Amino acid sequence: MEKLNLQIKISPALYSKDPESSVLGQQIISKSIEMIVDLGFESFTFKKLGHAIGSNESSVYRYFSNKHTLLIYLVNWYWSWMDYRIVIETNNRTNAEDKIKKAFELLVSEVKQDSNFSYINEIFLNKIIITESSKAYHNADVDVENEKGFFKAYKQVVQRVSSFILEYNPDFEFPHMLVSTVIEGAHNQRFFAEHLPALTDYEEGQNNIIRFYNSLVFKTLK
Amino acid sequence: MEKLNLQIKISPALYSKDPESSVLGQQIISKSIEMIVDLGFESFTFKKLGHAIGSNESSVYRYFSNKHTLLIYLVNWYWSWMDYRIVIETNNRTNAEDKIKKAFELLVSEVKQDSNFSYINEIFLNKIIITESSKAYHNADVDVENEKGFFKAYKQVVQRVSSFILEYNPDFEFPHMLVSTVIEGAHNQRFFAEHLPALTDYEEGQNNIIRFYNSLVFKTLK
DNA sequence: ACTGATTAACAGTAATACTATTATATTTGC
DNA sequence: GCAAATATAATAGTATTACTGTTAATCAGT
Repeated sequence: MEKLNLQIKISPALYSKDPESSVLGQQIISKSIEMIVDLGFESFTFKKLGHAIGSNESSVYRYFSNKHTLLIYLVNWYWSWMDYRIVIETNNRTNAEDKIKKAFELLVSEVKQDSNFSYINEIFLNKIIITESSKAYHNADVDVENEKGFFKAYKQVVQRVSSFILEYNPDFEFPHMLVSTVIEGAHNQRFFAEHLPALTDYEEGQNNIIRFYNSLVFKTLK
Repeated sequence: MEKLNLQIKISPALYSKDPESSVLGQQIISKSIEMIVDLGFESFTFKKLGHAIGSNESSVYRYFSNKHTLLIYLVNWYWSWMDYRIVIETNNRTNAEDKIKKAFELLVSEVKQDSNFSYINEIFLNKIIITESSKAYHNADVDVENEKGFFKAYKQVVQRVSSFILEYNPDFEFPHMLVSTVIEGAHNQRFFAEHLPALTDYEEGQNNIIRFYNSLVFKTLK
């Protein structure tokens, strides 16, 4: 299939200089994704990143004011991308149950590479979401950052899927809770499967995570 | 009611010197709980803690080798305490549904002070669990720390409630997923209610979180 | 009063998360 | 094609953190 001419738009509040606007900026994004997966967010530094792309710490600072903002940039990119995928997969469906199924399939399944966005590795980005994204909001500045719109993309996904749920069952009282529970839950289960298996029931090749949440969603909505 | 003579036992792997064994150690625990709630885990340091209890940074280091281990100590204390409460509340019940209800009530509700453990503020500790506990395992050393038993208490709670679930419905395939989804989910909802309300459906005084998870659990188990 | 253990005070180190300055490229506007 | 503007690289420097190590003072038990 032909590549689409698409670009995920990220709020300028999240960067000092737009990383899409230069090769260096794009390298910052793609290398930081790799390095955060490899090292973990805590051990990742702008100094190491600058060095890894044959550039300088101070040059990275011209794009992002600190590594926390870079993380939020990546998280926003991921959720904007996810939202776009939910939209194209549900757009022509009229049946609310199908829309919900499709949306949760995208949210709960393992992520595959999307060739439309060349310098971003969505598989790695999904790992970052699973392991590091809670650090984006579990911090002392959440409220201020929320006001600045730092979590808008995530909220938009939750809102969109919640609206499918209300289409399906207009009397359901807790659509947002259900959506956020499933999204965060599925990420947790993937993390537990790899690191704390006693907390989950994952089995290779059994699709347990998808089966569990699919059944949970529709039983809850009945 | 008379206070019970109880002490939560914490694995010695989690401290260098047992904080229960001295007044200073107890001050370290109770003040650190306060300060982590106040400052957030990132801004909390042993230097500030030492100063706040009229003692010294290096004295704190004699009890805990770093602030991450102290967090794990607190998280373990919390889950051991929760496990003990689940046991006393379910012990004499024979009906599995009742046990599940009771256990989830304890896990999902807001926490109240327990006068049996004098120098630990369980209400604050619950706030730490909600906001900071995912940092205990979302880090590069999870696997090593898991091997050392750092997450044992949490796993034990999940295991205990999972066993109630299997009593109630022996054919249910995903008890651990259900339990960990509800525990983490409920904590998330409380955090969202306070900081990111668009992600939840919390309403003051409506018990929505408890009602949602209660209904989710029993519908899922049917 | 003496011994041993505990704690306080202080100094010091390596790393981090930046800021600031200057020098050198590269781009662009005319 | 050249000057001006802009982007990047290199370097230095600062405050803070997360420790380690040493010594001195205090306290508890015999």
